[in-house]
Amino acid sequence: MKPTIYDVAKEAGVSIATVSKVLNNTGRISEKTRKKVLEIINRMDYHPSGVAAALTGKKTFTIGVLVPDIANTFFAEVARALENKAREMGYAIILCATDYKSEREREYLDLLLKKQVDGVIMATEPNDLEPFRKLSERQVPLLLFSVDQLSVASNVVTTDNVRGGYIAGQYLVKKGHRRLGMIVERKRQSGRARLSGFQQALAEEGIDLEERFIIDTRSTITEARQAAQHLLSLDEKPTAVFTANDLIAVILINEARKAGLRIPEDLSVIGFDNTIHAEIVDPGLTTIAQPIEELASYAFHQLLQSIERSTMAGHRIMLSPELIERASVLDLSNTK
Amino acid sequence: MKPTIYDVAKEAGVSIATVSKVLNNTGRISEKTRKKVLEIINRMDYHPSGVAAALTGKKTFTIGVLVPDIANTFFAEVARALENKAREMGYAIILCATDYKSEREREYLDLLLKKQVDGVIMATEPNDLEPFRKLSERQVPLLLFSVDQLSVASNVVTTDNVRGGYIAGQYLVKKGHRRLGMIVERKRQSGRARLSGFQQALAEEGIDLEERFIIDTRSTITEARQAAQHLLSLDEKPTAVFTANDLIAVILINEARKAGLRIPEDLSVIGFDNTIHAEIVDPGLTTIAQPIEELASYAFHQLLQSIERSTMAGHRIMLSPELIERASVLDLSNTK
DNA sequence: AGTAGTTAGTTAAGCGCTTAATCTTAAAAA
DNA sequence: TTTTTAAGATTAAGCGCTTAACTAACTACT
Repeated sequence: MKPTIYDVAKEAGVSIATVSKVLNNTGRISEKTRKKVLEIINRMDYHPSGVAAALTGKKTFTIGVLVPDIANTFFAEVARALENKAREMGYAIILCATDYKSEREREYLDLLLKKQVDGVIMATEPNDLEPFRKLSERQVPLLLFSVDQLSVASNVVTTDNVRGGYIAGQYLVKKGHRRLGMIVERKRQSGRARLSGFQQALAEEGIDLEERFIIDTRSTITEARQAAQHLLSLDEKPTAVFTANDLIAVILINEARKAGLRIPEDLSVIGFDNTIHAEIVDPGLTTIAQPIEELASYAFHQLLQSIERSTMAGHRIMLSPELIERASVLDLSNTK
Repeated sequence: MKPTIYDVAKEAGVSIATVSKVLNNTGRISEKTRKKVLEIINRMDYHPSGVAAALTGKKTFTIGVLVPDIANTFFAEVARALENKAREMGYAIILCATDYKSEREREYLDLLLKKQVDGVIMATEPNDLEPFRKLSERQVPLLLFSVDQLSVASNVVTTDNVRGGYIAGQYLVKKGHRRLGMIVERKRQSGRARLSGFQQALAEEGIDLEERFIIDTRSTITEARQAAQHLLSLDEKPTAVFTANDLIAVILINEARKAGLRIPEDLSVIGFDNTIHAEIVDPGLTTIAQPIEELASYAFHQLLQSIERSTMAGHRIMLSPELIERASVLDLSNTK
């Protein structure tokens, strides 16, 4: 049978309180007894029960992470970064994939409530606000990661999508492009923000983003392919296209190549996210990188603060994305 | 404050035992009291504490999943399938990414021990066997997923890699290819198995896989690129190449195209895993699909059995992979 | 020597549940 | 009517820890 704190205490000839204290470095214990207890713990290979500790200590050192889909490269990387940060801080992560279904969201939130997680990080746009109300009623700190929804009272850590779009726009303009297009996920808040930043950058240079060059899509392979084909079928194509994310960019590149276009000579493409797709596609995809590691760091920090103070500050932290230059955008500026 | 079972009991005018019973559908309770209790639970929005239940009930309904890297598409899909299955069965998953480091493996296993998970699924080849000994000492059921290591006593659920290689070989031969190559991860057991199956299929047709066409690599972008370049630099190239996984296949396709080769006309490629890379690359990658969903199902089933019976059967289940035909392999058979 | 302060450790009360043992009542059997 | 039996509910112990309150033994100081 697994040894308990009683076994250790008996073996060491001290009370369980003493053992507990050396375990947690609380209270005062002489170097001598500490040594002895530690040695016995080691010898018995005793591992304190996190469950029991949670029941008394009121903290489970576990946080719930909700993502829409782990198989999506971007969220996989988010999960990885968060998981990494969590481990560093001594927390474990319960991973929940909502599959974009609010029913799952609800299910999972209930599960997390039951498991008594210390906090929740949501990397998915909430459909149904009701479950979140419960969270806040229960004082479970919530942090929105990479999504921004003001209606849910919580801390927010996200990429500055407007800025991301702006950077992309500015870059393309600097490279001499004047006839621009965008494939965008208008359904998502982040998509609209990217579009708006993009337009803003163009507007500053007096360039108009024509409505017919703004193609709305969703982030599935088939829909993206359709969107790409649609864009390529226009008789007067843009010279450069900004896409909602890397996946779409890669699909656009493939479709363009099939249509006989060379990248970037005949069509420049710039993506978003800097996922592995950007790295392996040929030519390498110039893209806007979300600072995932940093986002994860801030997210954790904010969440832990909320947990400790048991109050949600309601801060919103927006980190700036960064341009990663590869080879998918042609420089027209000297040709001009 | 969060309501406890006491609050519910008091409100309903019954004992906490009664509440516990309606919660768990154990013992006998009259329809009337059940109704009443349920109604109160609902009204108070009471959620039983999983922590307390775990302390008494001896089960946490949580299992640990170790993967080397979630950002790797294949493992992301594994994680997703497992997570999905877990949810269906009322379990939560603690996700652990070892990053291929045995130190992390150890760290996580300790964490999982402390968190008292009911079982562990490992989707990573263990380096250091010591931590696993601890698990089995502690009677924590372990299941190896998609890796096969006999030295660790546990159940195993994996893809039949030998068969996968065999299927790939058979297919290429059927398509008329005679000069074959393989880019393989020899360091990994699965890689060696795939190679051996591949060779077996060729041998049956009297075809020899030349040693110089067997390129050893590891699954990182740079190494894969080098391997691809190496293969392409051989003066007499194979007509078809089987790669250790889809990532490598995609990289090979890109490198080949850069070298002026058309796919599949000048070089046929067949991958392994059927990840998203296979789907989005152009031309679509013919590949060997691991039956991830099914693997996850079996894995869970086996693990739950072990948990219930608190004994590890030591079964090994090997599911056959399946060929997914896309467009990256040229049919030479009628040209011949 | 007497009192206060420190230090090291102990006692005991929970935390929120599950469950075996027990009790109560009313219906069925004798 | 008395005895069984079964159904429905309660009591209470205990899961493995944390922590506030307390005690005992020193040390330091007037």
